Amino acid sequence: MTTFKLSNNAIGEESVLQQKMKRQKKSNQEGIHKPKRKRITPEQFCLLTELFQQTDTPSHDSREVLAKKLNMTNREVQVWFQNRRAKVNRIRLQEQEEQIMNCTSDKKVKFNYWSSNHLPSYSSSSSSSMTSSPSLPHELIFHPNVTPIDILATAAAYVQQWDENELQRKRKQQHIEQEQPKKYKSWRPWL
Amino acid sequence: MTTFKLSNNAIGEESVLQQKMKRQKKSNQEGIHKPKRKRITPEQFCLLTELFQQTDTPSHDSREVLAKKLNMTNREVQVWFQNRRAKVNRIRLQEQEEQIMNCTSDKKVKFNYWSSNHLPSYSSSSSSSMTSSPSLPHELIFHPNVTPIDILATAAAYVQQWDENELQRKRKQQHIEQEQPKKYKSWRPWL
DNA sequence: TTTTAATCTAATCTG
DNA sequence: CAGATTAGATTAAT
Repeated sequence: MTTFKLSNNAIGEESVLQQKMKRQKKSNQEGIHKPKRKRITPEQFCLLTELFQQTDTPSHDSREVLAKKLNMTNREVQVWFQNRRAKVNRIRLQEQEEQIMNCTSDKKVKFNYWSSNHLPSYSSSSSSSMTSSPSLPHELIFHPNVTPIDILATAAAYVQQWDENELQRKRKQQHIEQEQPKKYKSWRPWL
Repeated sequence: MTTFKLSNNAIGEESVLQQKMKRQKKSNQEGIHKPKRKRITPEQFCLLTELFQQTDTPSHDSREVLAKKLNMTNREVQVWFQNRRAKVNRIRLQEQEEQIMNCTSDKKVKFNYWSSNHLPSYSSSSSSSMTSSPSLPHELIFHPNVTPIDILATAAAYVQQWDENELQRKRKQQHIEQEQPKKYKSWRPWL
């Protein structure tokens, strides 16, 4: 906060210290496990989201099954669903407000996470698109029924194709320059 | 921060006010565009990461090409690469520290974002796995050369399969119960 | 549901 | 550009 320099001085150092304590606890201290705030993995997110599509309030048993599958506690799954419902409601309310705001004129196209030009406009949930064509769609007509499966499949197809193109390009280059060092190559590229 | 209640009182309110101001500016005020802190989209992340695999310090021209493709400014791409390099170095140093810490005994298996049981153990970058088999691999042998393409493709395949299974299960159920309300169905499922 | 606070990261600053 | 820092946004947990 730029407005309160005092707090920056007083608290900034404190928080830095705390961070360092956290790091050290994480790495070396005895088994006082306090790994506060676990973050869910993409896999967990994937399945949780899928279930959320079907029901925003899964039964205790449903949660139990998923929890076991994802190596989470039932409670964690429950909390995740609570937070997700809250988020959905929050965003929905916000959008309603915005719609009221610019209902008269000002029909701006809303920004959309997937609105750029690398996703297809198909809307059915499963199959297709991975096995069909090696050519990439480049125009997206946004459709609210596009599911995470579509998103993931398309992203995978795109990146895969992109990767192959790059590979071919690089093969051609390798005839010219024989070696390149390439730092970080293959070192946790997904981070 | 729990340790400095004073700062919480003094600054917390301030920041809350600021947040509200931001919200309002976003929606209704005149074109004083201050949408600070754009977040990159998954697409952008995908391509940026791909390029990062090849080189962590792309040339100005490389950045320019990618920036145009991703609808970003050259500067934004540059900053992204700077921050990514910093992150990579940060994590690398941290891991080195941890290795030093528990080098003697204590050979704990390190937690790994993708270590759960839904990813295959193949390591080549492109092709395969999407087109080959409808059966899902359930054991992951972590390999540092597994690329984002692998991750994405596998995730897509998994979720897709999972979705189809659920669909079949639901079809069977529908013979029993004819209708279910299902709130949130198809409403921004990817959020 | 609302709030708290931990985490992540876009952006800025310094050398 | 690297490294440190700031501050905006998200979200696990209460």
